[in-house]
Amino acid sequence: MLDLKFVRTNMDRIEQMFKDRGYELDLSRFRTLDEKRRSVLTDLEELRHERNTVSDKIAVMKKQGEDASSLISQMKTVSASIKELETELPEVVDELNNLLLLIPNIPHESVVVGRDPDDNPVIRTWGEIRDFEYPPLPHWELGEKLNILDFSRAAKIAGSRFSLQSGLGAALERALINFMIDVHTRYHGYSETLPPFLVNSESMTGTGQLPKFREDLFKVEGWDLFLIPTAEVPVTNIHRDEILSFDELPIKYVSYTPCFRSEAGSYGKDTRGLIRQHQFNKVELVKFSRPEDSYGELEALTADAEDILRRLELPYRVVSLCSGDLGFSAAKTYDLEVWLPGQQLFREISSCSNFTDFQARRANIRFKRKGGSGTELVHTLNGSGLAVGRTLVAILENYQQADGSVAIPEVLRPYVGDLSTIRMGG
RNA sequence: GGAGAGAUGGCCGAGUUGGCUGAAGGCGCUCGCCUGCUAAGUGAGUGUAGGGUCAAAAGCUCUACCGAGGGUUCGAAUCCCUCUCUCUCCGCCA
Repeated sequence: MLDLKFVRTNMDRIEQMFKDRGYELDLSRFRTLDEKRRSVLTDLEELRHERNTVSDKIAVMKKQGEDASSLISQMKTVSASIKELETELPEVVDELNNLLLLIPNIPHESVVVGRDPDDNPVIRTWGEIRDFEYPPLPHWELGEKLNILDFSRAAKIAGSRFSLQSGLGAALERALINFMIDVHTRYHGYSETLPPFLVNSESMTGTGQLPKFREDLFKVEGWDLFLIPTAEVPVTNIHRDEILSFDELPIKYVSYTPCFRSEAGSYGKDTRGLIRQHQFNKVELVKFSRPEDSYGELEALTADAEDILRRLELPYRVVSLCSGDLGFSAAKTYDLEVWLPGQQLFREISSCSNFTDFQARRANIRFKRKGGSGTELVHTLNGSGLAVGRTLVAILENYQQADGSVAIPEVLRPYVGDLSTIRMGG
């Protein structure tokens, strides 16, 4: 959510931003509501002021035994008017707020204006793309041959877009989770946290999933609870409605959670394999930063995510999302895309974003400067470090060998009993 | 699921025969004084948000906020209703 005053005084900039993002929203109602709000508020406050002063007078008169009945009857009409305005004001405020919640974040000046992913500039590329002396297999074929992925049984149990991993397929997933958390806690200074996997609608609103993206979420029937689509939601909401101290910033969390997404509107996309699932595992990095440091923290956070790929020796590139591809709440996003030889393409494996004060305003996460008066909004950031399922995909496809086996990356071996290879029949 | 207790400022904790209580007192914190250092002492200050005034900031001023929402009343932290959360005991359970 943007600041009301900012929107009021920067309508042109907002309109331009809509164009850059390819976003449609009619702001004509905004002005009307904004003015209405202030006029109602002013009237209301004047009436309340009158009520307060006269009520005090009544109290004094009664104490002195004087007759206050004329004042009291006079105040009855004032009270009635107050009540009227008190029902009107929230209606105006709610509508204004709902409008405000539909305005996306302002992209950072470094974000390239563009339409779609094709316009995303590549920032850097790392690692050697391996030459195969045979056509490399996609991970779903490797996984089924090795008996570690079973998509047909997953469909029986839950339906499409679910997976069943067994043996080393399950163990490697677990190894990756532990490996990632270990690297981020030991070498990058993050604190581990294990949050609820279901959250209420207030939390979903705080990070921006609601009200606009309800159809992407799984909701628990009969409860005000949603399955989290990312750890970003519960972890960012850890500090909802809190005032943090200047000294403790930045706060850095790493959190493993499963993620649940309805993938509405993605019918026919990535139907095979582990790429697009209703449920997947992710290790997430979340930061609460001082405003002046947040873009530096974004670079650091991206580097922290990249470090996992480097340690796993998986080739990847970093792209900066253009205005048209940028998420609703983000001011700037780097995507990490890992090379998948089985499909001959770079595939998103992490998305690292600076939300500036956009989420913090919604979620009411503030801090206090040392000598300063008043509070300021923190900046929030997050990024996958990494999507675990997709990392497994990348390992299977990049580490596959001519005989159908898959080598296990050096750094993961301690996590799987020092095994070096996944072979047929275990 | 049954029975009971509670929710006040950064924290603890008064205030419930409705009326200068935005809220006593204590702790903490900030600035100053004092003190070889520390501790102690001492003076002042210390919530958030939204209006108005102002070019803006400061300042001044108004309004709201004592878990949330509603009601009674000229007037509610105080009375009534609903909800949420926390705690204790019993039951159940990984």
